Amino acid sequence: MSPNYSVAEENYIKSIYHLQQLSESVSTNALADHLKSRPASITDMLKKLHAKGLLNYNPYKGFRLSREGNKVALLIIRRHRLWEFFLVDQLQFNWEEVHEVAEELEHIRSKKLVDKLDAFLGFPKFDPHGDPIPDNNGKISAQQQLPLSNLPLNQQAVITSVQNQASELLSFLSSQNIIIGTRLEVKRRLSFDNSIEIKFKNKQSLTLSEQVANAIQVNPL
Amino acid sequence: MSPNYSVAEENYIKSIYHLQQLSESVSTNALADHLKSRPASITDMLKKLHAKGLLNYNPYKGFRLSREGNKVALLIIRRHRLWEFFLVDQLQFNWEEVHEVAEELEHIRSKKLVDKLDAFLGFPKFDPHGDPIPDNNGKISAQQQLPLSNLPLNQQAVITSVQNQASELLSFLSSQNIIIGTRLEVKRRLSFDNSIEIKFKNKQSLTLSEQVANAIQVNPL
DNA sequence: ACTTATTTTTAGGCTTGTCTAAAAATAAAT
DNA sequence: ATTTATTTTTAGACAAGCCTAAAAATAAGT
Repeated sequence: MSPNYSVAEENYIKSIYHLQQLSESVSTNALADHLKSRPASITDMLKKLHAKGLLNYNPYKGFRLSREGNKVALLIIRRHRLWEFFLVDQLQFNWEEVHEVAEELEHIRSKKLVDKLDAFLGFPKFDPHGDPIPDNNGKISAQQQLPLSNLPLNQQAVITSVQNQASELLSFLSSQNIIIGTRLEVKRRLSFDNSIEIKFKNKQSLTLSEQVANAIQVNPL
Repeated sequence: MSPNYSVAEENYIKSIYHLQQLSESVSTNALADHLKSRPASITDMLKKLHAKGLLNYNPYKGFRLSREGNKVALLIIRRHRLWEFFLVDQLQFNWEEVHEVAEELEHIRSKKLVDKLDAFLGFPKFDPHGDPIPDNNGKISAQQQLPLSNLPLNQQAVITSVQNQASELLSFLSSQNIIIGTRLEVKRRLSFDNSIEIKFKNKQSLTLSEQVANAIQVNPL
């Protein structure tokens, strides 16, 4: 049984995970910045996480998560992203608003809760920001996501997210039934302004500007 | 703006609320028992809650929540019961399992989250245990709930909960479509065994034993 | 009423997670 | 290569929330 970690520990683990995506090794100062705390506090916690085997840590030389640390991080991220999906998809939150609340919900560790939530939501693969949701083993699906503007012609795809958070765009898109889960394909690409013509499963079609097509992330089927 | 309280403070407030339903004034020992902690710890926290105006407290004489303390308690209980409803109604948890998880979810204070959850669930008035859910002002609806066994003949009512948690009973009931929200009325009461004959809106009818009718809580319409 | 038992509070200590200030290690600069 | 600047760690302190042990207040028993 993997032990339970405190909320503070989980936040450190998650931050380290994100920072180590950007560089080989994470520094004390970078983590202090990210967590809005002081370097001395970071060192304290690093020692604890290292003692618990979650961290590869050489004093003064930087650190990364161990294999176990990574596993823990991915389960936290799984919870975070599933809750974000829930908030947007079921509770009608806007994309900008969900992060803060998901930061709290992610610390509820009940595996049963998370797996049932996952099933309830239909096993979503991407959160509303388009970031992939790890499965219950912490694996991230290899499946790629790309902007609608790059989708090959006549390739069926499903909308996984919209990057741009401007509520004007959001309400426009939802008025056209362009929401997470919508299936469509690109029928034409107009070279003079890079606008695209899309077609829904129900045969309806619509033209979108390059900017809008860039903001919409899709998942080829 | 009412301040935010720590998880520990919220748990104290909630426990005091429940204990003061049972007796005029709450004692240090009773609360220590309820929270599975020691009397000395209780006294410490009582001083804090009293300083924050949440408690009417006379040292050595017992305590109760102040008006403000009561308001806070009811909002915590609202969150707890809404999440319980969500877990059972949406995520298919069994009634026995939900309490523990709801104990964690109840501490997420976002008002927006709670009110949206409430709307999403259809503004339920009772949680799966049959306890009333306070509204967003902390008011508990006066509406009465009673066991199906006591429902007057030909009185329309809606099922709000099932008290008995035996899973055999639960699966029997759900196989007969007797779930939270089901509408029915009692057509006949058989005096020799106190069994009752119920009728659904769709005219189907069914006979239930006294024990089963006792376990089903309903809300007259 | 006065002793005994119970309850509650105080006193002091421990852990977690934070902080500031100072010391030590590493990196940069002349 | 040696001084200077930066980064990281150590040392010591503090708040929240818990604990045990002892003291004080209240309640019960004769």
